[in-house]
Amino acid sequence: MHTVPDLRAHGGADAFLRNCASRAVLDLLTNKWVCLVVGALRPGTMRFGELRRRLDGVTQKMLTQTLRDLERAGLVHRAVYPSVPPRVEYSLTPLGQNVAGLMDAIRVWSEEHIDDIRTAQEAYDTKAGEELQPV
Amino acid sequence: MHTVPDLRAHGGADAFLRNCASRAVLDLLTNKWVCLVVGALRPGTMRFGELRRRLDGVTQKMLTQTLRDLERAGLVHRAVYPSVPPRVEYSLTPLGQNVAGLMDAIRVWSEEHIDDIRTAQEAYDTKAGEELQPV
DNA sequence: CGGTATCCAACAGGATACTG
DNA sequence: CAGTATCCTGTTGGATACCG
Repeated sequence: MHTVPDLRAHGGADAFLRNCASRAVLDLLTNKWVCLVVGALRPGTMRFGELRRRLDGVTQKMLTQTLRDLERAGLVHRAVYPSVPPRVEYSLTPLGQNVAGLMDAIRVWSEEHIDDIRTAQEAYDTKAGEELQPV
Repeated sequence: MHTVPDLRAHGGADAFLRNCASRAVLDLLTNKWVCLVVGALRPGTMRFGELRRRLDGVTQKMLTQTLRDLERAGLVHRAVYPSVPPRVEYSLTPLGQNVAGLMDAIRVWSEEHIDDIRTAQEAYDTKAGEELQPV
């Protein structure tokens, strides 16, 4: 009763705390494939095969798993049309659209700052090697 | 010559492509601990021990590794004061501050949408169980 | 086409012990 | 205090095969 654990602006949620539910949400969002799937769906509905081709390097398993996680979290809607061959379309829910701006921003930031990062990494690696042989 | 691979606003970088360097940057940023470390450092400099206490549940190993990755990428500055006992202070570089708003936004979004996510997940799990026993 | 199931290698990441 | 080193386990994630 003596230590109310640091209530915040929103209902007491704090992702810095290990057992706070928001930590799990953060864990869901901070994922490469989640970011790319949401980014890909932002312009509109896509089929499974379209997504697989768009997300270069994704395996069927990872794409399925990512889409299930997002569907379960209510960020993505899955529509099945029982035609032959089967047709499955994925789209963002309102909640998914709500976070899509953020996901897109991260991807765009990554694309825009490649050179900054690479330059810094090369400098770091060079310096690490040099201080072993000062002369 | 017929298919220039979709140049974008910035210099042709496209995180949807497997071998694009921006994919690696995206991989660095989409990480729970990265998000929390950058968020923790946003208000100002912190010592290693302070960070460890702030990021509830982080192990020494993961925190060290995360800080090294961020330092190497040029997002975090590491200052060592050779006193006894040693004092090491971490702070955001300008580049780190540049991305910190984004990282913070993700964490805050996670904290603000816990209920939406949990409600959706419970509905999903309930529905999955029901369709095995319709009657 | 859009999955599911299975196997397996690799790596992430936790616990512990030790060091300048 | 701020690490590094080592060990070990669990999960990630790739490859492959099969199904409705």
